[in-house]
Amino acid sequence: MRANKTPTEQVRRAQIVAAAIEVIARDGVAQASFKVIAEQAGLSSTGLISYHFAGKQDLIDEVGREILARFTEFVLDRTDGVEEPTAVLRGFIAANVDFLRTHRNHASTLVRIKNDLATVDLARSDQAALAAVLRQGQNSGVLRAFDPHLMAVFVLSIRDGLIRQLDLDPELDLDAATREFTTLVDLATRRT
Amino acid sequence: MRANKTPTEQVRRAQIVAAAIEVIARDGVAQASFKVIAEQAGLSSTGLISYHFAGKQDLIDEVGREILARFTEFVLDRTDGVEEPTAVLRGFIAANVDFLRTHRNHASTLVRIKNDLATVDLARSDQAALAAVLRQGQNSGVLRAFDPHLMAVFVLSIRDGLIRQLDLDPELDLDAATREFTTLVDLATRRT
Amino acid sequence: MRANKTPTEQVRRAQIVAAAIEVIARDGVAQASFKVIAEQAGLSSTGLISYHFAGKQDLIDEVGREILARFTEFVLDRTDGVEEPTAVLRGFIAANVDFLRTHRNHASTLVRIKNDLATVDLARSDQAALAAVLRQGQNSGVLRAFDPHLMAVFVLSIRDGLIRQLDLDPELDLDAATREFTTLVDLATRRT
Amino acid sequence: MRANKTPTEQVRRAQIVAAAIEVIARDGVAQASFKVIAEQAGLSSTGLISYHFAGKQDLIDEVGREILARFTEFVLDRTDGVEEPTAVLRGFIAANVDFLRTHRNHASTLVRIKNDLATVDLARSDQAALAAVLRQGQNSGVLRAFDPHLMAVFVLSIRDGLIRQLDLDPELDLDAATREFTTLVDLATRRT
DNA sequence: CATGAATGAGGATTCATTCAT
DNA sequence: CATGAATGAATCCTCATTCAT
Repeated sequence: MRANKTPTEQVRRAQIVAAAIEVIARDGVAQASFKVIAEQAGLSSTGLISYHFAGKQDLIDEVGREILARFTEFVLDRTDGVEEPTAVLRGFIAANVDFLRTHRNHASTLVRIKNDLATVDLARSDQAALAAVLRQGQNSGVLRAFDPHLMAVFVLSIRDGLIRQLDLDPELDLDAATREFTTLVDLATRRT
Repeated sequence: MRANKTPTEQVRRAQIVAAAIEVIARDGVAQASFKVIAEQAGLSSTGLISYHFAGKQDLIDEVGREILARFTEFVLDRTDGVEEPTAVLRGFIAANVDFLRTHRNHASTLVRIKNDLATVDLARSDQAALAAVLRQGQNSGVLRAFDPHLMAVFVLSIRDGLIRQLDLDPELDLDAATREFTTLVDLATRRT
Repeated sequence: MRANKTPTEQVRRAQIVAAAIEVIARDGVAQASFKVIAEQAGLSSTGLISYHFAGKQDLIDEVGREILARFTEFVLDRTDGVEEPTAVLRGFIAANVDFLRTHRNHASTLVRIKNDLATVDLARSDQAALAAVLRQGQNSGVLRAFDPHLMAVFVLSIRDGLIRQLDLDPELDLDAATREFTTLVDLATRRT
Repeated sequence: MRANKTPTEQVRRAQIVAAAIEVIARDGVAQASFKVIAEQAGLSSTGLISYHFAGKQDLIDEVGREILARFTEFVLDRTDGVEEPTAVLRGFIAANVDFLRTHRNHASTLVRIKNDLATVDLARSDQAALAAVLRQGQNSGVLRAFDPHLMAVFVLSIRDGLIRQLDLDPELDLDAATREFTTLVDLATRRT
């Protein structure tokens, strides 16, 4: 509709997105009706959601965009300045697991809506970024030869699987998981 | 209600389950209404689904049970008789990828409903079986020390991630993916 | 359909009617679906009910007929041979309350389906019989002048109200209720 | 949800309740589907009923509450200011019968839904109020000794029976019925 | 912008009934 | 006669969306 969003609009959208993340993490996508999201957000009407979003798909997409933005920002913060490729890789994994720890709802919601995202490109950008890191490691000679994109898919699949496993088993030892995860990627990628 | 199902009942349930698998693989869980499933199955009314299943959850669970049964059977067929642990592992991965190839709808539906299954135990039995294989490899000395259950979670996460990736990118080279997947697991698990 | 019922047919109908009485007394008319009644009767199919009854209304009517027949028979047994009008009246009330005691399900079901009976005449025959007794009492001079039919309606209303009250309050003292009921009718009808 | 209802909400609820009363009085509880009630109320869809009521039971309960409120108000208007217990009693009966006359649908609906009311307490409050009047009459010495609560049950049962009889026989002479009813209660309760 | 009432399509499920075996 | 599978209309209810205020 409108190209530019007013500040109020942005605040409202953010508020609704935050509520949606909570609800989806707690109850699942199927139960995340506008009614429940509005209640979670403390809104008095579901109409307000429809007013600020073009439709349910738009809201879901915004939720995905928001989570991926925070996720990316979080990971970049943790790996910024690191040069050595294997260190970047280890930092990447550690940052990913740390994000689950500190933003469990975001993480849980992300894997739950991945199938429903209209803009698949968002998810792909993740893969592309990691693939670039891997390729760089190969070029610098510390990583062995493999398909960087496929390896990125594998690594991110493990991360997502970890999030799902954490939903099933909240008692999971994340420190141990991080170590095993790091070791696995190290062994699987480094030049022997 | 009844402990034993009549043959007619079994056939109808199987027919409905098959239709549900098609629909979920094609349109997603959210779009898999009784109406669409009934049409896919060529049934005269949605009432027939309710007649044969206690509810939607019951149908979803049966779908999960059916897919996992076929999946397990398929993988066991391919790995039966193999003794050497690393060979079992390679066979396991190859069989898993082959299943995606030959039963893409089953695979796609499985990852889509995993979150919705009431009986999570089904999914867990997968993990337990693979963990047992890994533990055996450790005991026989060919695999290095790691947490077998966590490693099973990782391996199966990659498999599931591959299924999702295949939904996003149907042109994915599965042969190459199998090779990379096998190499990754080999490097990550074998004793150096 | 058929004019004459075979013995088997009669037995089946009676069995279904008995089950319906149990279900309606326990769960109410609204919950008395063919499915529940069939389960209560130990039948394997609701089709059997449809086979033996022209429709749900037919079943309800048969239930009403059956209960009223037993009720009438029960009351007549207890008042047979009594001549003196006030004694008949007292016996009538005592018999009615005794019926509640010994056939609570029948009684409860009767008041629950009264609104739904197609053949209202059944309920009316009750009123007519009691009105006749009252008229006889007036003719013999022991009862005062009043509209016999209205008085019959009143007395039977109290009886039905007692059944409903018993459903609400199972601890109700029926002996005390019988005494109060008898006294009320005595005072209200006898010639001063 | 909300503690206070908006005026619009109150109006709509009242409109739906009024329609439900009409439908139940005309067709019975079993036929009173949301569809029929919505048509009676001139609503565009049954969804509007669900929007304003938590469920069918909520609507039924509101119907009961509404009728009893009007009934109580009506009777209190007619007996207010009367002191002498027997006069109160006569006034109570007259007011009850007058209510049937002027609010036949309300009365008819009330007896039809009495079994279905979730909040039985509503019906009981009626009994308690009448029992209090009777007890007062006993204390002042004009009424004989009897169980006030049981007598209240009896009197209200007659009233309800009268409503049912009026449904069966619309030609019933209500004036005569009032006289007989009043006489009965007078004879049954006064000290001799 | 926000509200909440209204809309109507679509959801799963229950129902009495029919019918082939 | 009995069975149980099938039918399809009808049930209540939820949903995202619209709109007047």
